[in-house]
Amino acid sequence: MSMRLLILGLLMERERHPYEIRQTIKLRNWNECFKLRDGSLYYAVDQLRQDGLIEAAEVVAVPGDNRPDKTIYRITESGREAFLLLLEEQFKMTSFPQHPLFLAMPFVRHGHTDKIEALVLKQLEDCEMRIARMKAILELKGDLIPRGSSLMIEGFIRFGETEKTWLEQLLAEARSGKLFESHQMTPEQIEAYVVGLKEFEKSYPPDTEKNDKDS
Amino acid sequence: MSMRLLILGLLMERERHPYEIRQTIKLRNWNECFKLRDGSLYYAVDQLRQDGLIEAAEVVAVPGDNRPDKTIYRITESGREAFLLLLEEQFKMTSFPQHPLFLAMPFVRHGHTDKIEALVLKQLEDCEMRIARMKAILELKGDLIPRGSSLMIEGFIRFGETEKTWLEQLLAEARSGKLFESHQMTPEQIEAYVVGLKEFEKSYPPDTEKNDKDS
DNA sequence: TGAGACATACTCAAATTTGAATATCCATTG
DNA sequence: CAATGGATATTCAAATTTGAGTATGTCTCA
Repeated sequence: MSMRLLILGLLMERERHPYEIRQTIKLRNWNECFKLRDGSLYYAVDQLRQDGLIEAAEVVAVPGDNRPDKTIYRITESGREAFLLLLEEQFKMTSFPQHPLFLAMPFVRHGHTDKIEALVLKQLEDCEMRIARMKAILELKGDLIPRGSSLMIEGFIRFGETEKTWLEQLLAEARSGKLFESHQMTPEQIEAYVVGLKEFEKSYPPDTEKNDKDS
Repeated sequence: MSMRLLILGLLMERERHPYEIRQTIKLRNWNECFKLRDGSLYYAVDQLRQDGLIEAAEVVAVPGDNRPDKTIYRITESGREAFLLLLEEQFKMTSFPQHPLFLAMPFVRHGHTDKIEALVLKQLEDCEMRIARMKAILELKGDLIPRGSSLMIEGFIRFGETEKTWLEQLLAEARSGKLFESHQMTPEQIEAYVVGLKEFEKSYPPDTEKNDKDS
């Protein structure tokens, strides 16, 4: 999965040991743009080594230090090839918009109105924080990092701002109560709807199914 | 995880058997807004049953049909409580913008320019398709479905449009070559950057870590 | 000076997801 | 009429992720 690309990508720059990869990810604030756990990192490193895509370049043991030895890895020639493939795979992934609240929306009408309203407000505040933080990061290092990286941050900010306006609308409708109106379709409506759907599927065929390898 | 919320949410409406849940998800086009696999569905149903949040209401065997019996499930009282909790959990999830290309951006400079350009173009086309499709869906049933559901689709479209403009910029910079410019920081820049980061962390503290339970 | 927090550097079992496979029935089409 | 493809309805092993735990060193603040 994507952890592999990340590791290989960092090893394209230079040799590193796993914990250093972890640190680099944090230092560059990537952990705020895609989620990554330690466990997956070490697991993926192990897989990559088994697959011969990376190899131990050196094992460093600090004398008088009982902590585990650090194994420094370098990318191999087949690793470089795999990297290019993974990069393309990543570009091929279907990327429809995802937001955890999407999943909640169809059921929100079953929830407690006050609670939901408060939670949406919280989301909105968090969202504003994230935007401010990323704008500061962009300001700080936008010109120093590769263009791809700054484009990533710009994308993050743009999506964040879209999220913000959406959450504002959500909040407004939670407050007005519109969000919680319950709502029953008449059998005729259901009928019309099903017929309409059939027509619709013809003119807007769904995505070609087997799209997203990898996550 | 979120599959649980989805199942409980649908069983809040009425009893269903697993495959019917799957069908409903497709019929309502939810599968285009969040990714879900059959395997996870059956697994989650099993967990929910073990946890006593749902129970078998009826087992239907079609006579003269050797296909597996359908077990129809209903939500239990503790299931309803769990549903409300899960709904709130979902609202508490931190939801930073995610896009598969974010992960690729920092490494895009190592890729083949022509290949990347073609893939970005493909992404853009897919994105436009998705938007058109969702607009058609909204048109078709926007007024017939609960407000939460149509807000979800509206959100999907808005995010899609943001994605579109971002991809357009990406494409332009891939074509101009700006995206691939390589780029070395001077040691002084690195120094300044690290110092700047420290300052920055003080004024914009990162998210409170233990944020997203559940996925 | 000692207690607690934070950083280093992982490890591992358990939970979950994935992808493919299974098996049957029904409809179409050459 | 046989083959092909799709819908029904699930199962399962293997891959992966998660979350918590481990163990040591270092800094800091009272």
